[in-house]
Amino acid sequence: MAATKKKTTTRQKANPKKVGSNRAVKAKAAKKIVVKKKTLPVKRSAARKVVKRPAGAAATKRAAPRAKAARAVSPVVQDAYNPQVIEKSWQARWQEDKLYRSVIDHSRPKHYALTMLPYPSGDLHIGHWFSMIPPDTRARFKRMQGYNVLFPMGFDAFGLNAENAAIKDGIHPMKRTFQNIERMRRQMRSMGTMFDWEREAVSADPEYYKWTQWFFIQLFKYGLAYRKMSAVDWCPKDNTTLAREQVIGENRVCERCGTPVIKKNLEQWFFKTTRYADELLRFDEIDWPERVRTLQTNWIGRSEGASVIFKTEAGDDIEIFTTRPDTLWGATFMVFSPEHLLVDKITTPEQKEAVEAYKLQAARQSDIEREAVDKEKTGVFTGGYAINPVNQARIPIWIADYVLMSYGTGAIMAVPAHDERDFAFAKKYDLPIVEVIRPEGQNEAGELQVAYIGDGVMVNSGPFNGTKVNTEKGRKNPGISKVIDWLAAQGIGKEAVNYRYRDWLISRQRYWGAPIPMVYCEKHGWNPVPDDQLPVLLPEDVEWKPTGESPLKLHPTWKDTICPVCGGPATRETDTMDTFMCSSWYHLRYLSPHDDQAPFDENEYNYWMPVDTYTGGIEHATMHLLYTRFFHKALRDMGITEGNEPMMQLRNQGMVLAEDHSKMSKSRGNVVAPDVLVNRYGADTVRAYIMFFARWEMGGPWDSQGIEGTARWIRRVWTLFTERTRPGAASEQTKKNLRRRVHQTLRRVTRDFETFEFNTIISSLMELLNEMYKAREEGAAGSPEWNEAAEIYLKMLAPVAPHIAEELWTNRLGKPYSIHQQMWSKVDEDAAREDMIEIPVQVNGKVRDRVLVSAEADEDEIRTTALASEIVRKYMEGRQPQKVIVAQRRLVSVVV
RNA sequence: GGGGCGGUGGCGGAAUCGGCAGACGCAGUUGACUUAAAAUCAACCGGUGGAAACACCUUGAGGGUUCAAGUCCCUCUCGCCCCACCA
Repeated sequence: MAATKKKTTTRQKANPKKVGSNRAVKAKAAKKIVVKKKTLPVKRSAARKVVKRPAGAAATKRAAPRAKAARAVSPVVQDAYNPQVIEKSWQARWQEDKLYRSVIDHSRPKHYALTMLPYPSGDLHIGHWFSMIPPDTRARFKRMQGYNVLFPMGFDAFGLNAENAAIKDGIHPMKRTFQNIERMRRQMRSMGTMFDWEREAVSADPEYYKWTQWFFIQLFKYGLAYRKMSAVDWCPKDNTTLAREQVIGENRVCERCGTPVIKKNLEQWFFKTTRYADELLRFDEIDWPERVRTLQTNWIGRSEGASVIFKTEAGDDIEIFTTRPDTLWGATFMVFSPEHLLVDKITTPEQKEAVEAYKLQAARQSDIEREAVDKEKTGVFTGGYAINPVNQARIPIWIADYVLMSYGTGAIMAVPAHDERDFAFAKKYDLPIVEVIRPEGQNEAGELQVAYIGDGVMVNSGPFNGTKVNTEKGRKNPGISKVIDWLAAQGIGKEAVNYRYRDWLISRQRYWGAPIPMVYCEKHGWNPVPDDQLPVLLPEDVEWKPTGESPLKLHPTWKDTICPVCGGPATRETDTMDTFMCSSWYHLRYLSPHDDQAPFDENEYNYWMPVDTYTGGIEHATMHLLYTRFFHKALRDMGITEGNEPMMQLRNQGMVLAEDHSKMSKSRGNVVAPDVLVNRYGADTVRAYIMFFARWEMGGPWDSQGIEGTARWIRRVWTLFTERTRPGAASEQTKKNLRRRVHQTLRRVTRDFETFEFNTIISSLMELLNEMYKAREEGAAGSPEWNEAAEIYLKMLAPVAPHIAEELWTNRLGKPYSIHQQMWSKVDEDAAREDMIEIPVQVNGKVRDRVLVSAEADEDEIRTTALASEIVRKYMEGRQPQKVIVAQRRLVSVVV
């Protein structure tokens, strides 16, 4: 009884081909594990015996233990569940066998499952697991359904964090980033995902960013990349732009010298995303969450109206956009944004001092401060006047910070009678208010107390007096429509659509990004770096000085180059690209990450694209998810990609919160470290708990105690499949019930995988396990029904807990390796059908009894049975039923 | 100010087509096993009343539709998220 018995948990590698690599050697070492047997309780000991590997499993065989490995593992009860051993060994085996390699296979339907790639911050946290594991289980499920699945992973490796850290401690961002990536890769491998690492792409790798640069050049050649002036934060003492992070405190001072930061117009590179604004508003081809569609729609912020040209007294055009051209006759003044280009020209000498002071003050405020709703409006008169083109009225021009340079044209016509903001401004500065829309039926208006926004009839509006207008925008409003036609006929305005959406600012005055591959020559202006000179490599010999300047600018020689047109001296662009540029096309790089002839291989594209399922956080709704759609559409128009959308289905996971419902963050010290959990429980348990503890699409607070339940379940799975029980003589009913539960569960689990409802997959599997324990108690073990149940159970478990499922399938049940190459079982609907159903019976809306009827019973039969119930009759108190409703064989409702 | 999501036991959550509310788990209580603990196993576990049978109440609040509402409609309320002087 107490005899020590040795065994290995897995096989020895039969094929020595790959033994040369470090990984293979390490994996082999991990495989040689001896498990000792200790005294066992009498009852169970008889049952425990290792199931021998069938002769047919050629790739594996039992191996003699080695002394070293025997010492490495403390003696444990034989066959106790030991995830640390089986997980490492199966991971090594799968890797050696290239089990998760995805190659084009036209005989199978493809499924491209993509999950947002992480930034290599250092350590994998529980949020990464939450975003990666459920999609991994689903990708595995799809694969078992017969799809050829591509499920790649990579790193969004450029970015500010590594550079800021470098300024602090001098460690080169490249070194830090690639070290972090190596660590995260190791951590990711412990998760047991089916990532195809041969397709890994790292955006900071020159073989990757060569193509990011190439795409920039294509966009430039196609006219979608351009330079323009843009207001950025600027430190006047250090003469440098500052990143948002470098501007600190409410006073907005430079983090280094404490000087107040101002806005300054600088030339920057932009992408013309706005050209696609209308198309980006269409979602009819894609299955994306309503929430994301709404966020994108609001972000793009389309509004219809008119563009009208006012004139300064000196004759300069002032273009404005308005959604209310019907109120043009009520424009009594104009307001410019303080940054408007005409401000200096129109300002009179008497007003110059006040205007300059106001501009300085406005420049120091953040957008957020400037846009605060309840802030009282301020402004300054410029001394200049404009001519209203509809009635030639001479109206004063003010500047005020409530007019934003970044929206519309940076200048508005102010109609105080019909706009709340203009009204407040006019009241404060005693400017005239002229009513031009009057509620219908009202003859004489007194002094307006508030701006009037509703329906009405145009008054004081020259040729349009008496025209009815409502509150509809654009052409849908007949009044506005007429005015627009008239403006166009007069040549002073036209119909116009304006967007909140702005062109994408690409330039970053930073080192750790893909250099913008452009060259400036005095004679020939801006030209792209020729293709054969790509990539424009980041120089490694740079210094980390806390100057706020990009090391690329400070590098003595890097920026010196020759003009691609004339061969004369020229200068490189020293700005790098926004990292969202890198992530706009990473799904394409996965197709052929090492291709040095093209950004992606055409055959791979034709087979795998578009992405079938995209998963990630909703925080990217108006950034990455919009950029990547723009990018795809632009490439489509250039003939590089096909189809209108890159990602057909999108699903967003929620956020994992700390146990006290607060956000997890390093500074709070409440981050859950998955490595510790994996060491303690094994990856399979952590995977299952990740799926179980909250609704995936909602997220929720972490509960460190809750994982015990999932751990218990996994151990019970292990016990059920490793304990040998005498075949019993279960009744036909027991066996039939077992089959029914198995197929009902299979139906449910299949559906839940399809619909991303991962938590109920686990609860269904827990329930079925409980049923199987009961059935075994009743003697079902060893029957064909039992064997079918075991097989289907492990297959359903396989996507969730791939290691234990493989161990039990291959090594314990002796079924053909690998469970991950098995086909998903089909639901036997006949088996899943109930033969007797219990139907609750309500009397006057309250459930009073439950009656048992045959599943084939028709309505009459159910009704008769229900009314025959003693209890039901008692509650009817002798009255005749007014109405008896038999609802879908699910319930009987008696009304008396 | 606008838009969105949500509120179900002590906790996470289930109820997928308007049809038995509280599946599955955590925590808790009791018992078995143990020198003991852990692990495991068995039972209980929304509230009120009751010895019990059982009755009544219960899905943020109020109202409505319906034989029947967590689910549909209206009003309100609380929490979270996004946008926000958008001309």
